[in-house]
Amino acid sequence: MSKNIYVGNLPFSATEDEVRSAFGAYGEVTSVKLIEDRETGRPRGFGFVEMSDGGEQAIENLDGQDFGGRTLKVNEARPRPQRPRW
DNA sequence: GTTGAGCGTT
Repeated sequence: MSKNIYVGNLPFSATEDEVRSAFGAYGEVTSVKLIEDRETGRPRGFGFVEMSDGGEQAIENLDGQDFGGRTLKVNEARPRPQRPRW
């Protein structure tokens, strides 16, 4: 099974590697993506984690936990809107 | 400081 996870309220100082190791404690992390503003390059303070398993446990254990000085908000990601190809 | 971006495409 796999799960796509939203991670919000991240400290701007957080890095993909830190997020990966945090989630990696509960399952296999497939990919980590921290979102930043495409036009300004400014961090948006949230990201996404894909896990092949253990995703629900990671959500339970990491949601509301302190991470780098901020209280994490973790839940299953919403479906991403499809943008027109051309 | 809160729900992606990228790629000539599924």
